Amino acid sequence: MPELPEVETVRRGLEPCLAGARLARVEARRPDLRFPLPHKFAARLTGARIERLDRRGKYLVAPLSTGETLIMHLGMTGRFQVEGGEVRRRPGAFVQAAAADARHAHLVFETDAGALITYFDPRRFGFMDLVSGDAQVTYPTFLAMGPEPLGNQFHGPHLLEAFEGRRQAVKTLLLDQTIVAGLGNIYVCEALHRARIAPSAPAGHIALIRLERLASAVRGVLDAAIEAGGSSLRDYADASGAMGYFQHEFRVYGREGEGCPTPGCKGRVRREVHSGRSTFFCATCQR
DNA sequence: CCCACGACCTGTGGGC
DNA sequence: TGCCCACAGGTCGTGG
Repeated sequence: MPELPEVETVRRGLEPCLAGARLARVEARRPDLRFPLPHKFAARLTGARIERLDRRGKYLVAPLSTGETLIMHLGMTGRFQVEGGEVRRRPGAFVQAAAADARHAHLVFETDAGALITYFDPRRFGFMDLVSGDAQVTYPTFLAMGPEPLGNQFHGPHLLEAFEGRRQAVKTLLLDQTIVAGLGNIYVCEALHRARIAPSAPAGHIALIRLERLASAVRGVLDAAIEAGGSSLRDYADASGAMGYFQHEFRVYGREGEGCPTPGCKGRVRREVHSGRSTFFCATCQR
């Protein structure tokens, strides 16, 4: 799924055609994604103006002129395709993603400017919600969520406090959205490698100086990934169909057996499966 | 509290 | 070429 950099890339791709636009037509082509769509979903959206397109962790958040807020999560395979309207594409940056399968075109949004935004999600792990008021300060999921990793509330001391007394593997806790928002399997592996911390290290035993390094590594890898337009794995593409290219800059993810990229390190990238999820790391330089 | 695992759902890639 | 299995970015719930 899209982790934070991919969701941010999608947000930036959708913002020009959604923010400030009025939804002239909304079509739900099935009653549910991961969960049932909100009651009268299409009717409540039709005619509303989208005031902004924000992001919180891996969620897209769209406050509406009706006083409600549209909340969207892309799950593992959710993506938007934009056609028509005032879609801007950077010259040379456009690579057509694999043709989207119409069977998985679950939602269609049409703006008053004529942009057609289609939500595809083959696995349907994505979901949408529509709630009253300012979700950023009322939606329970957001209230429980940890700080934005690119914001100024995320730093070594935050991790020290969040990890205090906890013996779970640091990798597990970094995936916990209530500790820090937006990280997923890929960027956790990449950040731990950059910080030279073993994924299995008991979180509560890591010294502050190493947690400072970890926080910096998280910011560094997310910044670089956003700069690259996110990562394109399998069928993921940004809102205009352009492919991100950060996957070519992964240092460990998907690189089992390759030499460790840390300068001077003679180790090899290993892959281990814990709780059904792959962890990629170098046992030589990550301690 | 911790942890492993299964469930949700579909597609794809690799091995044979 | 065809088949089958392992595996995939996330989250949630259960049971030990």
